[in-house]
Amino acid sequence: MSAITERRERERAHRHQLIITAARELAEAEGWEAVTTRRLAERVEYSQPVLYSHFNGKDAIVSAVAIDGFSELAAHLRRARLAAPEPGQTLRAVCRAYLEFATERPALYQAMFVLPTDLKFASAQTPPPLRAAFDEFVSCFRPDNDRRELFAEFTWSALHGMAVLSDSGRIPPDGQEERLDFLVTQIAGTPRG
Amino acid sequence: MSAITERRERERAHRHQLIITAARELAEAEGWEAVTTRRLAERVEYSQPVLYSHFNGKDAIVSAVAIDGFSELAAHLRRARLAAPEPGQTLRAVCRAYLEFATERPALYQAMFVLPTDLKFASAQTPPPLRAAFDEFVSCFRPDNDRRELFAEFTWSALHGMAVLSDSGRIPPDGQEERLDFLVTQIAGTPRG
DNA sequence: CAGGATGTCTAGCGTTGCTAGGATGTCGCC
DNA sequence: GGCGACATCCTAGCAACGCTAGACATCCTG
Repeated sequence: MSAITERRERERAHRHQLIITAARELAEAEGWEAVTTRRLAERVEYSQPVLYSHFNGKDAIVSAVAIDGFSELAAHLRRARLAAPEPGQTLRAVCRAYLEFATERPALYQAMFVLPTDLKFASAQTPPPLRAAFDEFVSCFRPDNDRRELFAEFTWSALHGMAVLSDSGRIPPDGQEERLDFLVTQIAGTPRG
Repeated sequence: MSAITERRERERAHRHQLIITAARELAEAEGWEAVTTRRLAERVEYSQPVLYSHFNGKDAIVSAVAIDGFSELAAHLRRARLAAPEPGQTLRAVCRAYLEFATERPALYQAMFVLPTDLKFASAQTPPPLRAAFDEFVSCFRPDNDRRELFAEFTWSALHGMAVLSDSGRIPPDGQEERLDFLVTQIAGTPRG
């Protein structure tokens, strides 16, 4: 492979990421309904069809944003977990970090969990970043707990429900801290929790 | 008011409901992305503009379906609660009924909780059926529990998270019963739960 | 029976996601 | 260096979307 085609592939990869970040910024600024292929193309200063030379369609772009989001979420949770003052506080710290993430980046969170997406979950093709984020929850529980996965699934589900119902105003958003406290004390009171 | 205009209003109300049920059936059969104003108009055997003489727009139709759904959900939960064999089993029965509802009517559930909607929640204009459904959860806890609302909000959040993550395949759907059991035993172990 | 209000439809606007086909530019080969 | 082959990109357009203006028909009222 010549150096020229190498440069081209570099540029192409760069543009690939440019599209993803542009979509994300646009969504975070004006919501996903404002992210149209035309506006996105204009933003990256190319015509519409180049988007389709990088992605199979709009859904694929959203999925790419979501995968980036999973990486960030995993890192965010990991940071919170390691920064927890004492072992008994890790679960609370990670849960709080999760809700923080959801409320501070609502559009990104939507791409990851609400919008229709091409991603395959709970299968062999599960994106590693998603698995990494999930494992942060698993790590909150003691290794000798043979139901760690169940604990993590449940915790995640509860947090997701709280995040999305609160974001859409279906439960009062200001009660979030109280509900978080409830969740953590419930689970902490469990053997090997 | 003349008898004629009365008949007209009756017919109009009938058609109003016809639109709602048609939208719901179409969504349940082929998903909400298949519910377009054109197909809906064709289905009720009127032209498109009549839809707009009944509703402010497509979102308003979805909202109307959602409100019907809340009524059904409230009735469904109520039935389960009253049919519970003993007081200690009511929470489990209601939670199971909730998950049943979500998995058996996924499109209806989406209209109620996922799709963009005109509805105002947690405010004075909260639709009574939604409040009724929520109250079914509250009724699962003892009246002397001064944190019943919190308990109910949390339970609902957890169930919603489980329902939606399972439906989208983000957590394994076959672990649902186990997670339900986990939720119920966690909360039941609480004082005045 | 005429006049006006009511109800409904045809037709079309602007926007959406997506794609075909031509124009432009770049590369490797003789 | 010139030329065919190839890759890249854009203009233009398609079908379908939500929604609406304005014409047509229909029916009640005076």
